[in-house]
Amino acid sequence: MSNLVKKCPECGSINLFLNKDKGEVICKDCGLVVEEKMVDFGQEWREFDSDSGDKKRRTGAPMTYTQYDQGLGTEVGQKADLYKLGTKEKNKFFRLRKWQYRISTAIERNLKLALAELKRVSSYLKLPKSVEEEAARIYTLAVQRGLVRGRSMESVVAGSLYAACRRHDVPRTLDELSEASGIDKKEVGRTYRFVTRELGISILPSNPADYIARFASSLKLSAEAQSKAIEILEMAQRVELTSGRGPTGIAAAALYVSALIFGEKRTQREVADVAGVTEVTIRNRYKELLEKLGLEKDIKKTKKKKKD
DNA sequence: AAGACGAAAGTGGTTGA
DNA sequence: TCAACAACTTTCGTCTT
Repeated sequence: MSNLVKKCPECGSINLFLNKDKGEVICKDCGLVVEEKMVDFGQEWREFDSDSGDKKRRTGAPMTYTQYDQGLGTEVGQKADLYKLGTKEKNKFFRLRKWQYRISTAIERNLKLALAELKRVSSYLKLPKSVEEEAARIYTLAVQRGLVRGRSMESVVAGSLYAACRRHDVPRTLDELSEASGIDKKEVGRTYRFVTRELGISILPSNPADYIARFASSLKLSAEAQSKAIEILEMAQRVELTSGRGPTGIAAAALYVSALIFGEKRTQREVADVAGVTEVTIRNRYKELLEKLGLEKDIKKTKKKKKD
């Protein structure tokens, strides 16, 4: 992995921080998201590592849901494999072996197609492997329960991916999922809700803070402004400004305010675009933030400073 | 002229009878 | 199943820089 170390294009620092779950590489000095939505951390790192050969290549879990037969194929039931696995994995293997016999060929074909589509969308969004795996798991469950019937395969794939993103705190907006999958936004939302409900997947509302890093980076805001935005967010949460509102709108407003405070002015339009909300929403949130948190003085301060 | 602000009407989703 | 409701959007006119 050491070959991954790069310099920050913004400040030249090599003090980079890798957040595997979110698939982001962040510069610790200036806060720039050097590389976001990184692709795989598992088997696909050959580009970085070609000379060190085969032994490092296979580092993934012994089983993967992203292959339609869980990567087992004819190997199911070979006892040699089972020795290496814990009880949990063993149980999985036994269950899988059952499927192997029970599953109809129709479902297999469906899965094969769907997982190809899932990989396509996932790589388009540059989602980390862990999310892709989770999505594949969800989709597999959905197929088993017959939840795909009456819905397009693609929309269920999109819904599964969206759910997986939420569970891994690596939020992508419905818009992004919709664009990547070519499925209507409403449809993605609908199947997402349907699938999560039917499978009993707990859905905690996504945290606005999870969006900050990505938005701030697109807006090229400084690290200070970014952490100030998170601060504002925490304050807002304490006074109950956040419940019931769309997380992206809140994140956007927090960024807008902190940009003003640090004299790194961005227009409402710019912020609205990267956050995927309208200016009006930003204005409303922004107004609330100023009222309840008394941030006017901070903004005025920086205005005066500019005059000097 | 561009951006910020606010009002009014419309949309889609949630909720509770 | 339907109506009320809140959040968000769209549109448009006015004010500020």
